[in-house]
Amino acid sequence: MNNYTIKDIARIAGVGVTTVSRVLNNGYGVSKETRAKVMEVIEKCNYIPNSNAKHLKQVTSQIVCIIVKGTYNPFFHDMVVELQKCVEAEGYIPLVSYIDEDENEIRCANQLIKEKKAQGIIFLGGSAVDKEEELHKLNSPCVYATSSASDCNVSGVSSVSIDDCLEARRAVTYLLDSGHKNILVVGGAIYQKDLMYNRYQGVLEAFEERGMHFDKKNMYIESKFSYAAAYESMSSFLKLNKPITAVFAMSDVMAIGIAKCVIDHGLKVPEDISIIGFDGIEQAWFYNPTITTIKQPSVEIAKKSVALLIKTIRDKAFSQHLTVSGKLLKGNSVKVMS
Amino acid sequence: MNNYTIKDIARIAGVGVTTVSRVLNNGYGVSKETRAKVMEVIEKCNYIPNSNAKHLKQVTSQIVCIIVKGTYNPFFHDMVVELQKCVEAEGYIPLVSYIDEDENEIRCANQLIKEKKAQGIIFLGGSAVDKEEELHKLNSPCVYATSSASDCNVSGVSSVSIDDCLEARRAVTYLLDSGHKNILVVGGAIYQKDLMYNRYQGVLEAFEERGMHFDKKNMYIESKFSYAAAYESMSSFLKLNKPITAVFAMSDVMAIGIAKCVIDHGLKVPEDISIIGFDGIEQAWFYNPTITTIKQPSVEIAKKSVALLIKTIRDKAFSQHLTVSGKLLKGNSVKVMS
DNA sequence: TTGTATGCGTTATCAA
DNA sequence: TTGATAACGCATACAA
Repeated sequence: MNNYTIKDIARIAGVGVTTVSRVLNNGYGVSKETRAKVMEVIEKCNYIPNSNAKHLKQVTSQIVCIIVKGTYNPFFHDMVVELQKCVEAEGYIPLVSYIDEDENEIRCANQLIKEKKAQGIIFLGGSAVDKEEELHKLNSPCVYATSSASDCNVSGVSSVSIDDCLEARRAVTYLLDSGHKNILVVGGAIYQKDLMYNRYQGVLEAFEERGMHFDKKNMYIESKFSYAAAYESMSSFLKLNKPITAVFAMSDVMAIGIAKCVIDHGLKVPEDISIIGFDGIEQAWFYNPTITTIKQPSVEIAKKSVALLIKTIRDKAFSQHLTVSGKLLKGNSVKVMS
Repeated sequence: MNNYTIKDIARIAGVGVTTVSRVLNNGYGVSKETRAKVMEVIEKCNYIPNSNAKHLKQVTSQIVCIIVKGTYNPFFHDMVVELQKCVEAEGYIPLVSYIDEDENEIRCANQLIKEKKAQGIIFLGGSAVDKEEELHKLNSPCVYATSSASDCNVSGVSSVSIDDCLEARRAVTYLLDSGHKNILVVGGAIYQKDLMYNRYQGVLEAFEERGMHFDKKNMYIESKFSYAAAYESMSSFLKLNKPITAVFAMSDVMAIGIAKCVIDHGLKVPEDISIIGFDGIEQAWFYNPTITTIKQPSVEIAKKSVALLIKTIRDKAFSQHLTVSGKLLKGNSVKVMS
């Protein structure tokens, strides 16, 4: 394919390289005729500017990066779609980067800021816990979407999230209200101050509120966030023959894996075992039965995240932590006992 | 955060920039002591090379790009995971690029080859039909994974795919063998020589083989590839009250949307309406009931695609088009009548 | 084994 | 409104 450079275009169009650059970047100060002439050559040659050179030299851009941690999370997919829309609506260019679970998102952000001259970062997945120093060094506008950074007191760093503790409590309370007492909880590994930790606290609170005790040893199982892992965890649990009537899964993906496992064991959802999930992804809605879940308001989180980021881009010292409300989405996976 | 350049590192370590460059690129010709000293400074400064500058200057790389067309396709997700593994196993660095449905993948490939000095491209989604000229101009090793490019006679361009016609025929034949006669087919828009076109041909063949006629006008409905779109299409169809006992959906995502729709209408899968899907994604396997489907051998396709690409990188004129076999994965969504 | 100098393709500065 | 030229940070040819 062609390998035209800006110099070639300039030569062919009979103008200077600066003029071509101006045309490309919608810069002003180019006459209509010159612009038309240059555009024609660009089209004809099918010229594509080299973004390496562009970003190497460029000192600013209109780029906002969305860094997604965890290669496959259906909930994040919904979020990415919404975030892109919002970023574009603000006149910025969204740049989505998917990184592995074990990569350092702040390091990645730093690189994108230096190399692409990104004006701000939105983190999806990943946590601001114990990262004050790194974030301080980053010294750039960033927003944690769907996870709270309120404990992280760094200027320029904001967050928009649900109250994980409250929402998990909402889920478990709904099960308790529906007459369930033997409730299994399936979640991820619990680290201090972690998102999973908060959801777990919500479980405890829901029980305590009723003067009941949650038996973590027997009724909490840890699983990875995949259909297959949740299926396996549930399968092992069922072999123990412990009497349960309901499961709270800390993600919808887990909820679906668990539902399938229950069904494969000849039990019925929700007649024998009720299931409530978390996140509110499309797959849960289309599952059979529809999975009752706590919906995170993805559109609202996306809108507010971008709004905060824009504010921070304008005022580097800005910082705000918003909590939005989740919603119990009733499906058909929870049996209400009378 | 730091903004060290290679010059800073060289200065601090008391060596020349070339030496630092050598250390960074695992180049030989650096003494152990010098290397250790340089590495220490790099670590201490947390230095990250600027990839713009790197790629701008670099004339070659070990990068293989995977260009994924269509932002959300669970089947492609499985493929990407496998492809990445294979590329890494060959000692190359996989670089995944997600592009929109309406973007030009060859233009994107061209850019990545120029800017990242990518040695080869794997296309996922997108088609080689009527793109001989563009691919010829691209003049680089590329492989179409999951869609055939056998009609596209360009050296350096290979492909690995199933025989869409044959596999669709396999699906419909299975329905016919199971005693179904009134079969609804749900697929995408059909263009000449397209993947959907081939699957549609398979449908026709399956019917013809039995001396039957497929009534496209009444029994083919077009839908987008999403749960919601398939649900809606099916919902409209059900209102017509046409007698059907089975549905062949040209993707698993569609199959799930259709299944949910059927269930929501108070009908049972497979007792009232049987459903067979296509692709073999995890979600179909975990659905209730498990969706019977035609599984594309993603691991095999990934392995062979990468193998072909490596061959082409070594011999630019190489070109081969492989057809792999799909497999009927029996779930519980098809009723077998006796 | 090591260092110096050049240029990759672009944007930014400055002068015309 | 235009163009010549100097960076941007790095890899590479070549010299030492």
